[in-house]
Amino acid sequence: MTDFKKMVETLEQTTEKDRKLTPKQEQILKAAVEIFAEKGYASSSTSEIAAKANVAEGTIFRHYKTKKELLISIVTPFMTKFTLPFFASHFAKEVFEEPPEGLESLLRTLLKNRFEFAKENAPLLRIVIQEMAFHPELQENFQEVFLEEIFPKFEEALNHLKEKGKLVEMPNASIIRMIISSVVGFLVTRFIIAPDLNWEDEKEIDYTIDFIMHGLAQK
Amino acid sequence: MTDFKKMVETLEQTTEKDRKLTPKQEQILKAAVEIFAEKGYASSSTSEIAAKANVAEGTIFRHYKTKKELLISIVTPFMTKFTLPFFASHFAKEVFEEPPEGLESLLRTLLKNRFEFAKENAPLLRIVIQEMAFHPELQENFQEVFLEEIFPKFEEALNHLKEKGKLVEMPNASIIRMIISSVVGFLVTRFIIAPDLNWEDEKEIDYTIDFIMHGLAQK
DNA sequence: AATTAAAGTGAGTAATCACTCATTTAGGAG
DNA sequence: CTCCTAAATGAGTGATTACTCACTTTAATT
Repeated sequence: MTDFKKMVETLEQTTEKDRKLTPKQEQILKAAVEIFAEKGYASSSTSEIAAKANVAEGTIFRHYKTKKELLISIVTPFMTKFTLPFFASHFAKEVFEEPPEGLESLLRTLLKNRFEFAKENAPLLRIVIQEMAFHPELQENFQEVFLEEIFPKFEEALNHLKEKGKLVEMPNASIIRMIISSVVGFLVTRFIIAPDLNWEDEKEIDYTIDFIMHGLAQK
Repeated sequence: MTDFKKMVETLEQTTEKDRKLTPKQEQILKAAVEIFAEKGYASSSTSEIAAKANVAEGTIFRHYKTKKELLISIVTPFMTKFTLPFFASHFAKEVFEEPPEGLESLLRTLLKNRFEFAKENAPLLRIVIQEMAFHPELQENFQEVFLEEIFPKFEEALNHLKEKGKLVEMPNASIIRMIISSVVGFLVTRFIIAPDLNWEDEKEIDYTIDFIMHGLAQK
């Protein structure tokens, strides 16, 4: 039971310069997200999207020149929003101001944060993961966001923690890989592989953070 | 630079009861693996596969009734082979016979093992990960293998380690999720997301194992 | 009410798709 | 060589595809 209305609103807000979307355009986005998530981009037909959106097929191509442009205008705002916490200037504040257990509070904030976001946008998460491999445009967008924002911010925090002797001796890239593997592994298992299990989310989040913290603690 | 010849041999060995493949059939499998991995199943055409295999399109359908049957006959032997270590009766031997650091040696064996296998079969790994989401047949096969073999074997080993007081108090399912997230996160990063980086494989394997071990150690 | 531009329509199109089948080729047994 | 069967072929087929375009509807402004 996903709240597609919320997701579409999310997309709207991010369309550059708050350009208004017509009602039909909203219907198209909603339908496209559902169908792309379920069958994958390549196996989704514009005719099916139009039918589900209660719209003529031509209407889709009024607003999006190609099917791929429709995909991109769905995925890239989501990717940007998903990485938004890293853009926030106060991102690594906890680490610097609260040295004793800075990494833990950082991780907790981040994970709870992104967990809620993934929960509200599970189909979009699915689309990103499924389609990333096939669309160079998406890969470029991801690389940009990751290499220029996420990685440097992460590294800054890690270096600070290392100076304090709080962290294992391990290359930053490896540490970041461990953290992201654990977090993404959780989100993917939770929302894509086994969303129907009876998850105790609070506990699983705690376990995940404990695992990461002990895995990275100075010995 | 992937050794497709080796991969095709792997597939051959696993086709039930070592039924012989004709040379053309080998060419078809090789071409299909390459193209499926690159463009994804849905965007791959049988005509393109036939062309790359230097074979008439009809020849494909002599051997495989449908395009999907071709996919399945490529993927399922790989999945079976990938999980083979868990079938081996001596799998968890280290844990029981060598209690002090049983988990570590188990992990090391397993990871090095699967690392080499993934290295030799990177395109197949790619296909599995990419297509799993869209094909219920593959999901069923995976569930079967995972729930009936991997998970129980894992659990048996974990319970034993818990009795010895070597492990955190955490549900087995969560522990297994952490381990698999870390291992798969590594393999996917190494062979799919960033295969062209200058990887120091031995070191990364050690880091990964250290991370898991400390993350799961009794506090 | 008249005007106008944007939004919406749906029949039409060329390309491509997975798959079929009548026919030909290849290769081993006698 | 003669059979014979399995392997291989490739032109053909109907269905589906993303996308176009001449046209109609809508809605805001004068």
